[in-house]
Amino acid sequence: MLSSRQKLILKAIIDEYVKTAQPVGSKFLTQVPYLTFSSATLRYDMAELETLGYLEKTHTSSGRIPSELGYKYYVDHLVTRDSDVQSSFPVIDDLLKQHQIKRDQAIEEAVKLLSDLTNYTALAVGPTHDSVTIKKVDFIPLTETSATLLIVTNQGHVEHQTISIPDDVNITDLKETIKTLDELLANKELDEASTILKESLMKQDLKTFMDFQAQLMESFIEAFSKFSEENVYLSGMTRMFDQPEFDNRGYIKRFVEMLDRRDLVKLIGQQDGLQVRFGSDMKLIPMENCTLISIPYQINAQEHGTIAVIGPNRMPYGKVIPLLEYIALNIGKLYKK
Amino acid sequence: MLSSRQKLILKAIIDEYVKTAQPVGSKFLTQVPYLTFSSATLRYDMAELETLGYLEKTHTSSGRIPSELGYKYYVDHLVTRDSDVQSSFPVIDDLLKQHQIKRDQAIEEAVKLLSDLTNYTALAVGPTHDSVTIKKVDFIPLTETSATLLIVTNQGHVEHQTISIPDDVNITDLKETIKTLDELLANKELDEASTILKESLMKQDLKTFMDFQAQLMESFIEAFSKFSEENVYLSGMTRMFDQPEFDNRGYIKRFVEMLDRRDLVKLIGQQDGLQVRFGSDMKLIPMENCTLISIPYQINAQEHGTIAVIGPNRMPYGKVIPLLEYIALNIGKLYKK
DNA sequence: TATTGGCACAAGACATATTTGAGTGCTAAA
DNA sequence: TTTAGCACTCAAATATGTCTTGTGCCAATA
Repeated sequence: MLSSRQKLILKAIIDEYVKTAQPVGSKFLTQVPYLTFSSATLRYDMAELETLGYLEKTHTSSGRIPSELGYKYYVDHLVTRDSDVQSSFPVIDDLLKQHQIKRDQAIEEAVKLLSDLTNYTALAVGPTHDSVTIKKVDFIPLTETSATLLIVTNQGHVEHQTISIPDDVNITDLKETIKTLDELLANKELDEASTILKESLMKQDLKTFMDFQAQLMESFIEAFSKFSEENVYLSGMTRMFDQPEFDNRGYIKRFVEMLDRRDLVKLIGQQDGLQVRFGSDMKLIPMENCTLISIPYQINAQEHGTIAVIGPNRMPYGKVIPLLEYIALNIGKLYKK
Repeated sequence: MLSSRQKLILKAIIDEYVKTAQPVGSKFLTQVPYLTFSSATLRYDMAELETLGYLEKTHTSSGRIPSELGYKYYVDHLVTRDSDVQSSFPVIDDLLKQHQIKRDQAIEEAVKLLSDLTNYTALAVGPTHDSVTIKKVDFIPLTETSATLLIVTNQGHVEHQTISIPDDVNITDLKETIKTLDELLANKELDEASTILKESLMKQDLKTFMDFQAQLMESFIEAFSKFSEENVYLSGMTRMFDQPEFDNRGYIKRFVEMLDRRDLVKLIGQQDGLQVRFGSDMKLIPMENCTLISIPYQINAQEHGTIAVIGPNRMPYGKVIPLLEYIALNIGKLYKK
C-alpha cells in the first residue's frame, strides 16, 4: 500500500514524464506545488517506489521513469480527467451529426478523428451483427458457363461468388435449385442456414450435380463465413513514428507488421467496458512501451463493435480516455433514432 | 559517349555497390577480373564518369557511388540478366498453376511471391475491365423502410447499396421502377447506363418520387463509380525497413504514407511494357533512393492490370527485372485457356 | 521518529584532440 | 596512354577531460 505522499510523487513523475519523455529527478519534484518536501525526502520515497516496482531508472544515477506497473497504478488510482478535453467535443458532434453519412463511413471518420485528436494510431472493428438472417439467395447467369451467386442478409450485407458451371449441368435445373434454396433459407440465421443447406443438398436427387454440388456447397459456406468477418478500420498508422520511443527501425517494423496482420483485432473482441492494456498484457503480440485502450460501441441492439487507440505507455490518459469514451458513446447515438 | 573501359568500370561499381551498399574505390576495382588496369588509370576514368554525372562521392576522399543517372545508364545498357533467376521459376509455376484458385487470390499471391523473392515491396493494380456491361439490377426489400439495391456486371462484379425508403414512396411502385430499370440497363456499358439512367428518371412521371429520385440516382452513380475503382494489392510493406537507405524515421514515415495513400497507383496506370522509374521520375511523389519497376499483365482481351516492385535504387536489376517479367507473363497464362 | 542538509560518487552528454585508414588527384616517368 | 609514387583529404574510431544531473547514505535536526 502506498502512502499518500508516495501517490503524489508517482502522479507527479508520470504527469511530467508524459510531457517531456525525460527521466524525472528529485530536483524537479521539489518544484511541484503539492510536493513541499526536500529533495532528500522525495528521493527516499522514490527509492521505495522503485523497490515496489512502480518506477525504474535508466542508469545508476538517472532520474526515474514509470514502469508498466506504475502506469497501471496511475490509470487505476491516480489519473485525473483533463478538463479541457471537452473543447473537442463539439468537433466530434459536428462530424457525427451529419446525417446522410453511411454507417461504415461514420465509423471510418470516427476512427480518423480519434487518431487526429490524440495523435496516436486508432482502430475499430465491427459493427458485428448479432442475428444475421438471410434475406435472399439469387443466381445471375453471366455466360453459358458461369454465373454469379448472390446472398443478401437482413442487414443489407451482400456476398457474391462467381462460379463456373460444368457442361453437364443444365442451367434451368440449376436456376430451379437456387430458387428452392432461396425459399428454404429465407429469414434463417446463418448457422441454421448452413445446416439446412447441407441437408437439402444431400437429399437432392438431381444426379447431374455430383462434383458440382460440392463446389456449390463450398461457395455458400465461404460466403457465409465472409458475413461474419469483421471490418477493420485503421487510421494514423504512421503517427507513432514521431514518438521518441519509436526511434528504432526494428520496433517500427514490428509495429507496422502487427497492424498489417490485424493482430490487434483478435485482442479487442467482445469486452464489457473500457480496457487499458499494456505491452505485456497483450500476450499474443508483446509490444513493449505500447498501451492499447479499447472500448465497445453499440449501434443498436444487434450491432456493436470496438474502437481503440494504441499509443505509447507514456500517454496523457486523462485526455485520451475521456475522448475515447465520448466518441464511442456518440457513434451509438447517431443511429439510435 | 562512354568508352568501353568506362562502361566496364561503371558496371563493376554498380554491381559491387548493389551488394555492399558501401562506396567503391579504385583499389577494389583493380581486383575485378575484367579490369586489368592500375588503380591510377581506373581513378582517371572514375573522375571522368563523375564529371559526366554517372557517379557521385559521399565526401572528397571517399569511393564512388552510382548516381541516379548512373543507374539509369546501367539499366539501359549494362545490366546482364542473372542466370540463376530461373531457379525460382518453378516456384512461381507451382503457385500459379494451382487451379481452383480465384482470380483475386491469384494476383494477391503473385504479389506476395514477388515480394518474397525480391525482398522488396510489391504491388499490383487491377485487373481492370475494358468493357463492363450491366447484367442485372435488383432490389431486395429488407424492412418496411429499407432495401438493398444490387447491380451485377457481366464480369460477376457486384455492387450494393442499402437505401432507406421514405414513407411516401410505395414499395410496389418502386419495385416496378427497378424492374423497368433492369430491363432498360441490361447489357449496357457503364457510361451508357449512366446516360440512360438520367434520361429515364427524368421522364418518370411518378410524382411520389421527387427527392427520393435524387437519392436513388446518387446510389446508382456511386455504385457505377465503384465498379471502375481499381483493386490494389500490396505485399511486403515493411521489407524496405531493412534496407540501409531507410535508416531514417522520417523517410520510413513518408514511404508508408505514400503506400497508404495509394499514390503509386496513379503512377502505374496504363503503360506499354516494362518501365523503370527512379526517385526523381516519380514527379508526384519524390522518393529519393527508390526505384519503381512496373510491367503490365494481361488476363484476357478485356482484363489487364499492372504489377510492380518498389525497392531502393541499389537493386539487383539483373534479378528483379526477369522475375517481374516472368510473373507478369504467367499471371496471364493462368486464365488463357 | 520523520525529515533534512551535506557530501561522495556514478554515469550520460558533450566538446575536443589524436590517430588511423581508405581513397583521391596530380605529376613525372615509362 | 598507362603507371608508380606521393601529398593530401576526410570520416570514423579512439581517447580525454569537463559538465551536469541525479543518486545513496549519513549525521544532524525538529
